[in-house]
Amino acid sequence: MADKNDAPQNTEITPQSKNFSQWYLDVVLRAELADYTEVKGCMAIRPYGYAIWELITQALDRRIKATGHVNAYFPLFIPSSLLMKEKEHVAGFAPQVAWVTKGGDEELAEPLVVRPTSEAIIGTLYAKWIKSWRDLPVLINQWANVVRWEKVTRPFLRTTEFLWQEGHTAHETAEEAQEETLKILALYKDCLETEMAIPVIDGEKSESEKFAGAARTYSVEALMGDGRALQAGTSHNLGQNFAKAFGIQFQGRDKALQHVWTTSWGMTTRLIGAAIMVHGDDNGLILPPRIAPYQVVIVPIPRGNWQETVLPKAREIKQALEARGIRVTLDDRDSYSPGWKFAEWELRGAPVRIEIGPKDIEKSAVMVARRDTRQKDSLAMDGLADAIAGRLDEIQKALFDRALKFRDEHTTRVSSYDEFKAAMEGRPGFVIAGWCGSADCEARIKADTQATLRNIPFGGAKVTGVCVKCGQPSSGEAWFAKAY
RNA sequence: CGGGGCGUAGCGCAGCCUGGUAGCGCAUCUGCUUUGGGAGCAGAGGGUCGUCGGUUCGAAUCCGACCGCCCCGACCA
Repeated sequence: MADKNDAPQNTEITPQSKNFSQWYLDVVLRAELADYTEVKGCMAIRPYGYAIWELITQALDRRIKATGHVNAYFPLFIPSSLLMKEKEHVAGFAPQVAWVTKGGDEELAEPLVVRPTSEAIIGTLYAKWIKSWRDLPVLINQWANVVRWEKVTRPFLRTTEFLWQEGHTAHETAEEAQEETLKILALYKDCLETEMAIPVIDGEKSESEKFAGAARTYSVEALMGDGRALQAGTSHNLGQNFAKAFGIQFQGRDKALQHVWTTSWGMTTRLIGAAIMVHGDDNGLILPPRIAPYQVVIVPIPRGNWQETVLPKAREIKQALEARGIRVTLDDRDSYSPGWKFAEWELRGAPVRIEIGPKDIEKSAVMVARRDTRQKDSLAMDGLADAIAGRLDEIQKALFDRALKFRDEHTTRVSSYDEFKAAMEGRPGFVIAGWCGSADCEARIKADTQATLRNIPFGGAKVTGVCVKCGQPSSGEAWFAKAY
């Protein structure tokens, strides 16, 4: 492989080091992932961005179904009285709901809210559907849009309307519900790491960060390229809170009438933002092959009568790669120069680019460039599909390894509050510290450093230490970071 | 919601101070020549200057209000 990288830098995109937020927006808009609309916080997801979402949803949906869940659909509107039934739930979501108060010209007798999440409406139906322990478990997932009225919005990361899946399950016992909650969290972790090449920390949320109405909330947390953390997925054990609020009862094996135990869990279009910020560089997007709409882009080099010589060969390669199950596009537009296409497809994050011109055809080879390293080398036409497939796997792995290395290099374990503050002021990232479990210490840390408690990882050290803030004994370690 | 910045062609900007024919680059369209890292020449199209109001003979320009977007902070997936 060529070891010099003299490809020029893209000049249309703000460098990450200059302004990471602007870099992110430049990439989203210029790579045509999304666009702003007339309504604040409501973005249009453009075909290229939506293709990424479709690949993510397919990977996730496959896993959700493989664990015995089925898909269904519930309404967009929820009577306001239903949302009110769970006290903590409504308190948590009230500031964020959009209201519908009129139908045509007529004032509605009871205002409707646009779902910010569907626990209320689904809980109401589960109360109708569940009578006996034989009806359990109920394992339903929904793919839907939801609306949360946000003050500050950013494409993909925080939008007023967003797309997600929300799983809602009901179980006979507390143990089963807990098992389900953790099973889904593991499923999320696998999906993020395997499909999106994003390493995540899985763990439990603190009391103050948990979902409104949940008994326990778990999350998977990822570290973005600017050193800030992003919650990539959450799984909630709702205990019997919603079952009691919505009257979801069943008659048990012991003949006694009792409340079910429920869970809910979700991942959103925010994942696209995560992929951008974990993998991208100053030349634009870098897509992990498994979620890349086009894993390979073929750029023919127009020379002489290239339409008769180069183009047929390029089409042949495209077919061979497709037959091998690779998503590939042939950029045969005559109105753009090869150099322009190179820059364009790097900006759009295509993992592999194949260049083919007269010189390659003479040698019965092609030039192959990979997006992550921007290195080019010549590969023989013979056995190309297998070689490309292998290279895509390499890239998928290299992206994960690079992200993991970055996270490790930006994670600091501290033993004193001064160290904590110093770590937060310096290079941002995760800070691991002992924590006593009090919301007060958590709040003070946030006030002092802007860092929030991301979660208490399962894999964390269980050693008995002391709280980094108050010095009281701590039973384990928590991960903190400035977060999106 | 607080602090700061910006709204002029699809995008990036100049013009505003000192009121008087709305400009530049990129992109787009046509034609020809090109094409191995964002091609060249020639021609063309495209803007109620964010919105509303005020001052004025006359407002992109001066004044006021509002709206939107971005950045930095408090709440959230």
